[in-house]
Parts: sequence; structure tokens; C-alpha cells
Amino acid sequence: MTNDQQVAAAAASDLSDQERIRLEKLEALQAAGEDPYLITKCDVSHHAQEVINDFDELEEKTVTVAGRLMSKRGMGKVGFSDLQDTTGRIQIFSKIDVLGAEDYEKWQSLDIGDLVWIEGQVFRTNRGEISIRNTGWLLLSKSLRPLPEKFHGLRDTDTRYRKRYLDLIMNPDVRDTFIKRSIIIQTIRQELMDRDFLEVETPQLNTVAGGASAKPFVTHHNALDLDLFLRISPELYLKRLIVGGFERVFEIGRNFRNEGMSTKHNPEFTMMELYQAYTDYHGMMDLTEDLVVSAARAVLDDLQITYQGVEIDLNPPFRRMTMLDAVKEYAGIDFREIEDDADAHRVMAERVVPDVLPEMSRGELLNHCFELYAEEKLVQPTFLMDYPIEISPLTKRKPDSNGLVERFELFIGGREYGNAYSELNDPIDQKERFADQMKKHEAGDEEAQLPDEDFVEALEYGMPPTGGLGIGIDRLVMLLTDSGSIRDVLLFPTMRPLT
RNA sequence: GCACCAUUAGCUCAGUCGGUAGAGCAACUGACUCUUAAUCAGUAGGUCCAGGGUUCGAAUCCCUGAUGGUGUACCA
Repeated sequence: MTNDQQVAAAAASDLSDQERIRLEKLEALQAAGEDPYLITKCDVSHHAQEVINDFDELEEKTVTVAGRLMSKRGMGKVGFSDLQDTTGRIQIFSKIDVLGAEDYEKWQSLDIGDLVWIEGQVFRTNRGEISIRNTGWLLLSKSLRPLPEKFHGLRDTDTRYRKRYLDLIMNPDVRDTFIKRSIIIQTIRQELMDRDFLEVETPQLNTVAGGASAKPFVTHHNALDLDLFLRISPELYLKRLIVGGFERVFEIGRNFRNEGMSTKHNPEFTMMELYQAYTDYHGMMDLTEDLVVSAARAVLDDLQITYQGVEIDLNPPFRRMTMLDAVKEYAGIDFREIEDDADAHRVMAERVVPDVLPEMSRGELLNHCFELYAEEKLVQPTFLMDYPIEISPLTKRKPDSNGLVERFELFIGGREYGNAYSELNDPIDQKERFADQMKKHEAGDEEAQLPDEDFVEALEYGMPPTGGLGIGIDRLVMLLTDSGSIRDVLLFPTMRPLT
């Protein structure tokens, strides 16, 4: 035995019976000069769904189709198969009288999973199923591994995420989800372009990871011998473009945050961020409503939806309420009557609010109470308005308020979908806010926002009053496709490698 | 990070009290000229996630690890 033969024999012994048989079929074809991998192209006149939709015109006409063989029902001298292409499935009827004994034999030896091209006439079987009468066919590619079982499909979540191609072959719902994802993104893009927004791309490699409070991924540029951070948000770059005179910009792209994973968090996720000059967060609320409703209409028949068993009404207008009112309503604590930090801590102690840290300010305690008592209650779409300044270092102050800023987040089903501000355009204030963040960072807060001097300099040249908005695309897709996990709306979610 | 659960044939799953490893689909052989989860007869297919331990004997009990799921923490 030569070395090559030994390697081949060892490899063959690792194969399951089914894989070995398929490999032998391929080798037999190749030996007979019928190597399917030599085929470079084929003419396809119709897709499966078109044959079905246009049956009246196509009946008894010859069509050509191509796709994957998904099932075989042999009846002796006739056989039925299902061919799956990007639009769906069409039944193929093969008959020994039509193909001839030798060709029919070859057809019957095909395996489920094989990719084939077929020419034939469209007709309806005795049982009424629209089918194609196979008059000629080609094997386009051999499937050397058996597909998952036809009835239950592929269930194992691990395999579904790691081998998404199998998931897509076997589970039509998964295809549907990703088609809807594309439509949702396309709809949002079109809505923004219709409103004269310019689509831009800003750096994903940042020297300062700004625009959000999150731990960044670190990487290294060899030629510059420089550590770089994957962006946690495009915000500071997009606002530089507003300074530069583009009045409406948006970016749809990936953000990276080095944090825990959950059904709602993936280390890389898709964000839509936009900035519009000469408007404020009220303008952003109107725009958010339009975008969410357009996306929903594009993929759903009804704005009255069910998400994971919860009824949600996406009909605008969405409820608008302030954080102060939410905490008053759901926690029974009225922060309007709380003057300062000491006062706030006194009330927290009185009410036995859990997880209060001594260093928390009045504003942080307001947010703490919101997250603790109110957030999960915001099931119907709600713009939660007016956040504490401490947790919003890039946002314009709300006039005549005690430490609040013009910021809202959109909550649906107790979950955050979007975040928007009247953007802070006062460079001196911005510099002070960064300084405050720096203090927190030095005090050990890893997620405090680091100062971006260049961004402050940009503001010093003058940025118009501007509204900004970010929408988490993955979560929106989850909502509109009734997906329980972010992994179900990411084609290739982050997974640990198999060692 | 922590807790709990899962991991058995290519796939979907059973496996009782610790006592020879099971089914359906898929595959293979045969029958069958309108089936559609085709049907019928037969055959083959296993590192029970990995490594230790307890035991006369482990898929099953214990420990460690891997991967996934769920919850939770962190994360607006």
C-alpha cells in the first residue's frame, strides 16, 4: 500500500456507511467520465415557486429548473422527488418509459441532498400536485454527507448555529427570518434615503472607543505599532460629519462590545445610527415611529403583533412618558420631591430599595429605580424621556430641569430598542462631561466614556442643534420575526470554537 | 462569572432499579407505473461528549473538563 492509499483508507474508515456509499457513487461517476464537479453552469428557466404560481400559462410547457433533491418516493418504474430551490419546492415526476431504463436507473441512484438540473414539462399529477415531468437531467453536484431527517429537520441549536447552511436547507422558517431581516434593513435604508439622509461609513478601528458606555475589544496595528479598539458606537464620527456640513447622515453597521452574551446580546451586533441637524429628540421620536412602523409593515400584515406570546400594538403614536413619571407610576417614588443626593439616599433607605451603592447620585438612583421597577412594565411601545445627566454624557441638558437631559429610549416588551438625544453641541460642557467620565474611569468604572479630544475640537468649530438616534437592528428583527434569541437573527452568531 | 439542565446511530429521540444498546426517518437489498412523512419484506449501522472514580458489572451513580441551552450577573 502506498502512502496515499493508506491515507485514503484511513480517511475512508472514518466515514459513516452513508458517507462511504456516496463517495463511492461519486468515484464511479468520475471513472465513467461523468464528474459533476466539471459542470460550470446550466440554464434555469424557472424557479419552483414560479412554476406553481404560473401553472396556467406553463401547463405542458417545457421548463428547466435546478436545486437540491430533498426527498425521493420510488414506485418501481416511476418515482417522485422534491426539488428545493431558493423559492421553495417543486415535485419532479420521473418515469422509466420517458428516461429509458439506463437513465432511470441512474436517476434513482441519486441521493437526497444532491444538486440537480432538470428539464421537463409542467403538469398536474392525478392527485393534483403541480409537478415537472422529467425528460432530461444532470447531476450538478454530489452531496457526500446525508442531510438531517426530513420530518423533524435540524433541531440541535448548537449545530444549527455552527452549520447555518444546514439550518437554512432544512428549516424554511429560518430562511424566512433572514429574508425578513434583509427587508427590514432595506426598508429602513430606503425610508432614510427618501428623507435625504446620506449613508456613510465611519471607522470600525478606533484609537478612542467612544460614543457609548461599554468595554471595547482591543487589537493591534503592526505597522503603526498601535493598539486600536473595535468601535462600540459610530456616534462621535457621525457627529463630526454634522459639523462638516452634512445635515443628515446615517450608518448601518456593526458595533462590537466586549461584554457578556445572552439571548439579547451578541459581541458584534448591528446598529443603525442617524443624525439630523436642526431638530431635537422630539423630531427623533417621530422619525423612530416612522422607521419602526415602516419596517413592521414591510414584513407583517398587521401592526398588532405577538412577540413570544405577548400582544404588542405597534400602531402609532407610541406612548411618551418621562422617567420621572415612570418611576412615580411603577415604583411610587416621586423624584420631583427629591432635592439632592442625600435626600435621594434617605428615600431609598426608607423604601428599602435593593442594590443601592453609597456613591450613587440622585440621577443614578432615579435610573436605578427605573430599571428595578418600571422597565419591565413598558410592554407597549413607549418613548421613555428625560434621563439623568450623569448617565448621558453626550446629551443636551433639558432646560429648567434638575439634572435631566433631552434623551429617550424606546421600550417595547420591557426591552430597549432605540436610544436618542438632542445632541450636546456645547464644546465646553462636553469637555466637562468627559472630565466627569474620566473621574469615574479613574475610580474604577471600566465603562465610563473616555474623552475624545478631537471630537471636542470638532464641536468647537460649531455643530448645529442636532437630533441623533440609534436603533438596535438585531432586536428589531427579533421583535418583527418573533425570535426569542438574538442568535436566531444572526446568520453566524458568535460561538466558542470546538477544540 | 455563577446556578440549573442537556449531550445515546447521519438526523429526531427512547433507554425502567446499575445487569447484553432501542425506535422512526435516512442508508443498503428486494417488490411496486401517480406518490407526497409513499407502502411492504429484509439487512446493516454505536468512542452512549471526553477523562478519571465507585462497583463483580456504568449510557445510568460520583468527580473534573468540553460544548450548547435556560436563568442570573455584567451590559443603558
